Amino acid sequence: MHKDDANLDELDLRILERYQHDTLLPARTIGEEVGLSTAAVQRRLKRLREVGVIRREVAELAPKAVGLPITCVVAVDLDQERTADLERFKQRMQGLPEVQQCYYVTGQADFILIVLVASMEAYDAFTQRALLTDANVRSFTTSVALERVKTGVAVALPPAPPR
Amino acid sequence: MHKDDANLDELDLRILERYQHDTLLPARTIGEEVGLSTAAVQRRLKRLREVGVIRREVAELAPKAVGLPITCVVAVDLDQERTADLERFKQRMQGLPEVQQCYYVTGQADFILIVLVASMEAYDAFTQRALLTDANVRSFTTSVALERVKTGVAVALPPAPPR
DNA sequence: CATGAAACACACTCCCG
DNA sequence: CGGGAGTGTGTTTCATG
Repeated sequence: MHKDDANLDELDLRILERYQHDTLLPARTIGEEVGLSTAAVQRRLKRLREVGVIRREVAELAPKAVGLPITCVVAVDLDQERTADLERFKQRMQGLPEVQQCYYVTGQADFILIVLVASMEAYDAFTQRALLTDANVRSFTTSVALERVKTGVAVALPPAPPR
Repeated sequence: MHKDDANLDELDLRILERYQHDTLLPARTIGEEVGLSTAAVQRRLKRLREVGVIRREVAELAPKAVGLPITCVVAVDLDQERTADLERFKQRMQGLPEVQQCYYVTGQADFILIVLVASMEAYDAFTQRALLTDANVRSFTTSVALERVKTGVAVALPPAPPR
C-alpha cells in the first residue's frame, strides 16, 4: 500500500485540478486546457488511479434529497485507548452506515464523527446502538449541523509544485 | 432552490446506491443489477442530476499523495453571532482552499472545519490568516487527525424504501 | 519513455414503437 | 420503458522524437 507521493508533475496536477471537481468533463476538454492530447490525458488519469492518487470517482448526493436531512458532528471519548480498543472502535465505525466520516484525533476527544441521519429519532437510535451500548465509550458530545456550509472531498492542489 | 425530496422510487435508490460509490460503472452493468435497460438507467441518472439529487460527480484524491498529509478538525467559536457576522464567516470559509468542509453547528462551538494542509507550518499560517486575524473569532481548538478512518461523501441510502 | 494520430471498442443519446 | 441507429467518448495500437 503506497499511497504516498507518487511524483506528480505539473501536468498531472493541472489535470487533477479540473478532473476532481467534475469527472464528467471530457478528457478532450482537459487536454485543450493543459495542452495535451486526449489519449495523454486518459493515460495519466489511468496511471493516477493505479497508483492510488485518485482513490475513486464518486457521486456527491444531496443528503436532504435522499432523506437524510440531519448532519451531526460527534466527538467521542474512549475509556481504554489500547491499540486493540482503538482498532475495534475504528472497525465498528467503518461498518456503520450513518457514519459518513470518522477521524482519529488528538485533543480532548479521541474520535470525530460526521453522522448523517433521517431524523433526531434516528440519531437517538444511532447513539444507542453505536455509542451508549459500547462500554468503552466514556462519553460523547453531539453538535447538530444547522447548515452544511461547505462539503465534499475536493482538495486544494498546490498552485506551483516543484519544478 | 428545490433540493428537497424529489420523490425517488426504489429503482432510483438502487441505482444511486451503486452509482454513488463508482461513477465509472457502466449504466449497462447497473441496469443488469436493478433490472432496467441501459437507456432507462441513464435517463434516471440525468433526471437525478437535474433535480439536484446528484450534486456533482467528483474524484476523491488521496490527500497524502497530493502533498496534503495533515488533516485538522477545528472547532471555531465566534464572538458576534448576528446573521451578518455568520454570513461573512461562511463566505470566508468558502473561499479558503485549506477548508475542505465547514459546518455551522449547535453546541459549544459555532463552526466545525475540516482543514487539509501540507505541514504544521502551513496549518499555523492558515490559523494566522484565517482565524487569528479575524476579530470576530473568539477562540478555536484544533484536533489533529492521526488517522482518517473513514472519509468520503458516500451516503447511506435506506435499505428498503416504501413498497 | 511519453507523446500524438488513427483505428477500434464501448458507452451515452435520441427517437420510435 | 425497451430497443435500435447515430454520436461521442474512452481505449488501444503504432510510429515518432
